[in-house]
Amino acid sequence: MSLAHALLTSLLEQPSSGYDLARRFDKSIGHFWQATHQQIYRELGRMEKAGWIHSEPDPEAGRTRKRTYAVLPAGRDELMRWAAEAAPLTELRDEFLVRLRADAVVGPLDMVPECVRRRALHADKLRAYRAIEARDFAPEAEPTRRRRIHHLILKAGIQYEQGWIAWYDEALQVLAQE
Amino acid sequence: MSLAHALLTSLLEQPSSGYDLARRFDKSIGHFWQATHQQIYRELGRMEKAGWIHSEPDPEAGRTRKRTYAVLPAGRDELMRWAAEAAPLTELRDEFLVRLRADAVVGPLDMVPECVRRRALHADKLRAYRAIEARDFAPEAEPTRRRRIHHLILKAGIQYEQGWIAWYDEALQVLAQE
DNA sequence: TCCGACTATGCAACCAGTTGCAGAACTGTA
DNA sequence: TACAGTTCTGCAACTGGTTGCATAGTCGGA
Repeated sequence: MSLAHALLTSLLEQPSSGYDLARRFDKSIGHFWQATHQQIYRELGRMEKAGWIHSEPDPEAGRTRKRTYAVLPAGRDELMRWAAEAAPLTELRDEFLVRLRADAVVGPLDMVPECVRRRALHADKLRAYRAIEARDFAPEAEPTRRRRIHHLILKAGIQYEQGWIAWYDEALQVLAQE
Repeated sequence: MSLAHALLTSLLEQPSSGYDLARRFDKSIGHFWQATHQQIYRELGRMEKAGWIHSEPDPEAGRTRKRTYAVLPAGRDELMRWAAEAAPLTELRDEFLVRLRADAVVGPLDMVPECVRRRALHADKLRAYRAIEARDFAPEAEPTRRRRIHHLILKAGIQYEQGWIAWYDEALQVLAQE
């Protein structure tokens, strides 16, 4: 049940509507825990039933159905309880590696263009992360605890993308030997 | 539908029973695409219905229900078709990072022991991969195309684990600043 | 000969995530 | 004022993965 807890975290950082949450999510926690808006709405409903959050019509919403969600004490407690739990190790799970292994048996199918494409996508992500880093974690800014942790999390993403870029470079070398 | 194709690959490498497949899977493709035996049996059933594979009672099975599965030409064609397709990028999806971000809001909850534990698990995996590398990809062995690709895939795992180990080392440093 | 461990297969229920679609209000513009 | 595009919410159906359990045969040892 990571999504519920990811949403709790995000709502604690700032109470917001489902839609805003979905968009903000994409730009923060979404970098390492993706969710569609459907999932988010469904989960918000469950969380409200569980008494973790509370919603009311957005005061600035006019006649729209927009609602603002905020975390209740029970939700905060639940988040603390959950965060302290041990999490299962995230294992490598990569469809492209399955395809590459298939290529080793039934190929060669020329995986080079796909490697090039994927390397570029990882490079895009890395660039985006670097931009966030430059903007939000400039060395002269005061490093509060929260900032240090957010930076650390961002570095996980940077490390992940860099690893793949390096690997695709090697893959291209290996696949070129033909 | 990666699992079906992962199984086709594995069955092409060697026809086998569901049970053997499940065990072999754990030691090869399972390193980057996990599946339980339930999933494997269900998928084998579907694949047989689709005409991709064919099964018959294992000749050495005696009175057990053991069946051996082998790939049919249609299955091989399907695998080739699929392997050449573009795959969506595998995004970072890590529950621990969600917990860490929760800790930044409601903490500190002392994530150090969990970091230590996770670092050790990654180190275990890395050691296992290194052992496979030393055993199967010794530099003096003749590097066929298939071997080169299998080695490349293994290196993806090595790179992945190394990346996390380095990151957890940094995380421990950051979390110690308190 | 009984028992526990292991091999081998499978059903049923459940949960999380995905896809496709749609309704309703608001905003800008032709 | 009519329309297109965007914001915001949500239902329904489906797929893939997980969990718990059931069954049935084999093998070795107390």
